[in-house]
Amino acid sequence: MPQQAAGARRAPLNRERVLRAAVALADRAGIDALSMRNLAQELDVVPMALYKHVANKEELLDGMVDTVVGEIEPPTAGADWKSAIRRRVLSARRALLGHPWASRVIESRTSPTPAVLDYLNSIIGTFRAGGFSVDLTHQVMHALGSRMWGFTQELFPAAPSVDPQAQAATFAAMAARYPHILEMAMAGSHRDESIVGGGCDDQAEFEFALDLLLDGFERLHRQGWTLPRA
Amino acid sequence: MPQQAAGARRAPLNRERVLRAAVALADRAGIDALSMRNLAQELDVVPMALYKHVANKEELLDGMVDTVVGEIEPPTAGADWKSAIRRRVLSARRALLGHPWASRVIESRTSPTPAVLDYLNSIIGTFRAGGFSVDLTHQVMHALGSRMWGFTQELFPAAPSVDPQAQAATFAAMAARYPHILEMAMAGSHRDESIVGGGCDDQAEFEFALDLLLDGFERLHRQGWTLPRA
DNA sequence: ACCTGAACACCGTTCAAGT
DNA sequence: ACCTGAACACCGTTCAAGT
Repeated sequence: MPQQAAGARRAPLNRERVLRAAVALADRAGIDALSMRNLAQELDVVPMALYKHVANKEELLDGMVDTVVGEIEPPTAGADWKSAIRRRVLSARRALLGHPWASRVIESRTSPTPAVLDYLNSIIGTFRAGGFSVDLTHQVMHALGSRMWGFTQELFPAAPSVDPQAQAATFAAMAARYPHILEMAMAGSHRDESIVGGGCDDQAEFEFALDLLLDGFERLHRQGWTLPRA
Repeated sequence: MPQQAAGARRAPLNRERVLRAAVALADRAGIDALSMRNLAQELDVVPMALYKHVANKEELLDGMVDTVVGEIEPPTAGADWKSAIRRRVLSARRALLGHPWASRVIESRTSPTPAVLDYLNSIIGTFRAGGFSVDLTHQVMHALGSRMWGFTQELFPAAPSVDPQAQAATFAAMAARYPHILEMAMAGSHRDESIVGGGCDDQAEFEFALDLLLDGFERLHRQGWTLPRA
């Protein structure tokens, strides 16, 4: 019912209001619930009204990404490259943690948006300012990969939500067939949230991998790494 | 037109034929073109016929993942952990390279399939057999992340396909606003395929990051790494 | 046992029209 | 300038029926 009550004027739509509503809807109901039609309903408007402010759904998603990426803290001046990158990446992580859909959507975009390019440009600039060669910067940017956005792929997909009764049977079956997975899952978490993957200390794990990479970068940089057979 | 020509009996459908056709269709036309309806048409059958062999689209995608993951070489016996993992990951990479949709679909699955669990289990087992503690194995599995499947996230989304004329203008605008990106893109490839991202030597870059990680793992393992404040 | 046809409840998006 | 209504060409999936 996009019809408003007679006389109740609603605020006029604009791009920002559309994007904010889209982010809020995706945050609350998940990215799958974000259809142009649902979003329109949320804004008390007919679906086609959105197309005046956003060319199509792709552009809507791009705008949502820019909204989230815009929340990443600007670079800190006067820090060495390593702590500058570390801070920045952890800030990206905080920005994205509030929007569970964001990592997936960032990866699915087919052309980079301005905010994304700004972020990439400034990360690259930080390595260059730290004395990294262009070639090494290129390599480490790829090595960083999506971790640059502060997230790691889920190792195990979300744990299957089975009822507690079936869980025991699943558990036994898994133990027989996937003993290593079980062992790791058992040791990893003493919060017994799920058989696989649940209960990990994500933040610590993220930082483990991030620091492993940063330390590796530092080592190569100090050793004067160059492109093999350049 | 699912109707077959009179008298021309077609091979009866079965799960494997459905999965093979789905993989072929996604390979050829892209994952977006893989709808139950298109797939049915490909198999010269009415859409609902598929549902006898596959519970729903999710299960179809799971089956496709298993098909690709099943192409990964089995573990090599008698190698040290490092070269065993390296071989395996590069084999995964070869398996996935033939199916451009596979990395995205693997990441999007919400519950792990048997072939995926087998692969995870055997990778974990390789670290354990190499003497890694359960905790360190856990950390390094997360650090490996999606690189375990032989792929890295695209750093830059696919280059926007603009006509050559507009390319020059884009180029100049990018140089002004994103100088670091430009510098890196120029140096990275002397094949001038696109402004950002194109022309990278993906295989070399993948191995750079993989070896950086493996070397880091080895160092921590040798140093007797343990969970901080366990 | 396997396949079909029609229908349901959705999508994104175009076009021509309203105010 | 901004919003609407109806329509188009798609989705995945259910149900009841055919052979």
